Formats: sequence, C-alpha cells, structure tokens
Amino acid sequence: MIKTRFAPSPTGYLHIGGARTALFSWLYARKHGGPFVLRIEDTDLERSTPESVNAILEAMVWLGLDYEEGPFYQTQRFERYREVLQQLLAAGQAYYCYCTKEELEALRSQQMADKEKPRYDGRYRDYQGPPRDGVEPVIRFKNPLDGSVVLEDLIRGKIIINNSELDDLIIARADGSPTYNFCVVVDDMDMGITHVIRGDDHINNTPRQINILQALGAPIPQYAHVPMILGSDGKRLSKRHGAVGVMQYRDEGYLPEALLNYLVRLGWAHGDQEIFSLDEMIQLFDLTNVNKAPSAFNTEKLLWLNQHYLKNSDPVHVARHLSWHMGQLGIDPSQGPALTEIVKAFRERAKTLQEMAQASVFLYQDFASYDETAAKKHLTAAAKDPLSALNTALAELPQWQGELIHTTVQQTAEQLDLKLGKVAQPLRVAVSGKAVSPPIDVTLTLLGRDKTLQRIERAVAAIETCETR
RNA sequence: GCUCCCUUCGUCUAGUGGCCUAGGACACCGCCCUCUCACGGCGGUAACAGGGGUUCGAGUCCCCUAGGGAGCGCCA
Repeated sequence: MIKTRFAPSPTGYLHIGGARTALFSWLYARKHGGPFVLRIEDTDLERSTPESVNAILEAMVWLGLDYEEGPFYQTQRFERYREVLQQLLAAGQAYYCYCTKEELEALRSQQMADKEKPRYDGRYRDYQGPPRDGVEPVIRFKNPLDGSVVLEDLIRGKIIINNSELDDLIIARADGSPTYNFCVVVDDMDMGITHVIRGDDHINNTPRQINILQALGAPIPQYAHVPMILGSDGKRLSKRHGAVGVMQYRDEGYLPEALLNYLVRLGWAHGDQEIFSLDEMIQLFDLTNVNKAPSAFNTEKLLWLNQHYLKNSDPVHVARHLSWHMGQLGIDPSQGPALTEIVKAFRERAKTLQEMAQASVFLYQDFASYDETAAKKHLTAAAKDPLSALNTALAELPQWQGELIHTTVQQTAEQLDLKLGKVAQPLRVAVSGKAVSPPIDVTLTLLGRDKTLQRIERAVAAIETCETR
C-alpha cells in the first residue's frame, strides 16, 4: 500500500511551488490507489496563523486536491510527541543539553571563524551530572557518531551522507515543545507514510530524520525530493515575479485544470505530450522521471494552456468559473446574454477569464465613453451614412438572428460601395465602444436589437456633435 | 567556510551508447486566412556549460573545472 502526504506550514498562502509538490504527492497516491494525507505543520506558534491554514485549505479545494486523511494539526499532537520524547530519553537515544543560547552562539561563531561547518560539539552527550542551575535544558537526539546514511532518493538517486557531518539536533526546546524534524518523523511514522514527496530544500534534513526513524525502530519511507520552482529570471521565486500564491491565479482568471496541467509539466514530461487531463496525469505520472534541476516559471506557457482549456472545455463548465469573475466586476449576468454564449464568443480572443469578463462588460452595461483612438479612427463623418443605413436595415429585420444580421451588414456595404471594414468597424465601435469584439454578427446577436439600435443612434449623434464643433 | 544537490534552444522539456545533420511545446519572426482582435494553417531562427578520459562510436558512462542552488536555528 502506498500512502503520501502534503505537509505545509501555515505561515502564508499556498504558493506555486508548494502546489506542485502537493500535486505530485496527490498524483502518486491516486496512481497507486493509496490514501493522500494533509498535515498542517504548525509547531511554530509564532509564525503560524489560522488565516494561513484557511488559505491553504481553500487553495487545495480550488485545485481539486482532495485528501482521505486530515487535515492533521501538529499542535494537537503534542501529547504524542512528549511520549516519544520520553521513550527516546529512557532508551538513552536522546539526552538533556544544558547549553545556553549564548554558549551555542559563541561556539558557532568560533567554528565559522575557523572555517568549519558550524555544529553542536556534543558536550552534554554523555553528561551524567546534576541539572545545571538556571538553565532549562533542551533535548537532543543522539545521532550515530560514525557510519553513514544511504538515501535512495526516487528522483535524485543515491545520496550518501556521513554521520560525522551531522550533529545532535535539538528535538525539544527548553519550553518542552518539539521541533520540526522530530515532529515530522513521529508523524510520518504514526501515519504510516510510505512515500515522502517534498521540496529539495529538505534533502539535508533527510539523513537526520532517517536516523531518528531508525532509533525508533520505524520503517524508513521512500523519499522523493522535487526541485524548486524559480521565477522567470531563474532566481528564487518571489513577489516581484508576479503571482506566487495559488489563489492569485484564480483571481487573475486561470482555470484550475490549466494551472494543474502547467505544474505537472514543470519538471516532468511524458514524451511530447503537453495536454493532460486529470485522469491522464494520474495514469502517466511517475516520480522516476521527474527532473532533478529546478525549473523557471513561465507565464506565457500557462496563458497558452489556460486558453487551450477555455477553448476546449465544456462552455457550461467555463461559464461557472466566468460567473465568479463577472461578480468581481459587479456585473449581474442575468442582465444580458447567457454566460455560456459569452464563453463561446470570447474564448478565442481571451487568454484568461478576467480578460473575458472585462471584454464582455459592454453586453451587460452601457459604456461611459468610446475608446479614444477607436472613435477617432472609425466614428468619423464618413461613418455617418453607413451607420444610418444600418440603423434602418437592422430595424426592419424580421428576426434578430446571426445570419440575417451578417447579410444585412454585407449588403449595406455593397449598396454604399464600401469595403466591409468601412461598415463593420464603425458599427463595432458604436455598439461596443472599442475597436475589438467578436465577429460583428455575433456581437450584435448577443447585444440584442434594442440596445444595438440605441447605440447606433448614440454614435450617429456623437458624430454630429463633433461636426458642429 | 563546510556538506549536499543541479547544468540540452530565451523558457518548459524529449533523449536511458549508434534511430540525433538533437525532437516537441511556449515565446519570437515571416507568410496565408480575415469586418476588428483573435483562432487556425504553413514555414523559420534557436540548445547538448567547458575540458579531459572510456568506447569502433558519447547529449547519453567516468573524472576535473566553471557556474548556479540548498542546508549548516531552541524556523519549518
């Protein structure tokens, strides 16, 4: 049986790198039919916040990464950690250390000055004396002194670290609270995690964790360390690269399936395939061909994928997501065309739902003013006759229907001996306020006859006032 | 400083010793389509970090160099 977990610490929103790690972990569990666990690593009471917890849970829901177990909270497991701490102490595999922070600081700077790797020197490792007055001891793990830890990483391959490189790490603070590396070990053991899939910033922690696991007689899980995601400039991803939080991608108009598809292809590939449905990802994903090198985040490709999903998904599905964005703009979708029609009309010219929403606002609300350059170019004296002619012809149509509108516009152009563009563009600016919209017949169909005629008249009037000035 | 890790087009990647005169995708450029913007179609530019080995043969295996990253907390 295979069991994986995602274990974020709630010190902020779920960022894009964490999302990919979660995805890989989730895919691996799904692929093998095993459970996926969500565990919130909130032992750092200073930096953990309930808001962050909620933000992470919300992002998991939006991405559709569901879990069989959890969310577990480490802060609710302190009893258990204390128990294991006592066990280690009793077995002589851990010990109290009476070093003060100041002494450790001095030790560290001395070692740095000597160009050595800073580490605890083990001075209380075999201490048998009485407690030291005025010092609350920490508990340290008795790391093996010699030998080495061999880590068979599913992504990196074999990594060997000598125990002589490791020191006795603190597993409980002076106030008795357990520390990260210790909690992880106890949790992974208790929860029966078989595959630890996490960011490669944890590679250096792994040998210590394996040693503790071994001391506890627990089975050693398989490890897979995934490389980090960099910003577009190849530097560590940060706010200056734009969106780093998962929910920002929702806000900017991405579909979750597009983000997921993008993330799965970052560091992983299946031949030349670019598009993966969730089912395909589950079926084809494997840890063994995940890249070792970090990869740079590229918004252009994400945009392309997003539009791919806008164009190829069921319009009803896309419309549900679009609805949220219309709401963000204060638009009531019931005051205009059905959102599924908007999706069909706009998806070839919008890369995001946000763009789609913004571009279709004119179908729901009158616009305050014309786009300046569009009006200057198309709402000229020369446009007056075509617009007036269109006004008459469109008013007489027996039905408000795409094909009829199309031929009407075409015939109007022919009758006035004008190119189609000289008629359609002024009309487009008149009804939408801009020089860009879906094909003119589609645009008018969506707008409806009343608003169309109204706006044509308004445009003609605008041209006239310009002329008299 | 020490330890560990990484290195194919601008970017994401394919490549598991001969199928590689290195393939695909995004982006970019050109052409076509065209009522706008797009979509679409066709074509193009562009990479094995460097140096040594091993081998009949190396992007693929080994070593070194360079560059990049991570860790070295009573943070996670």
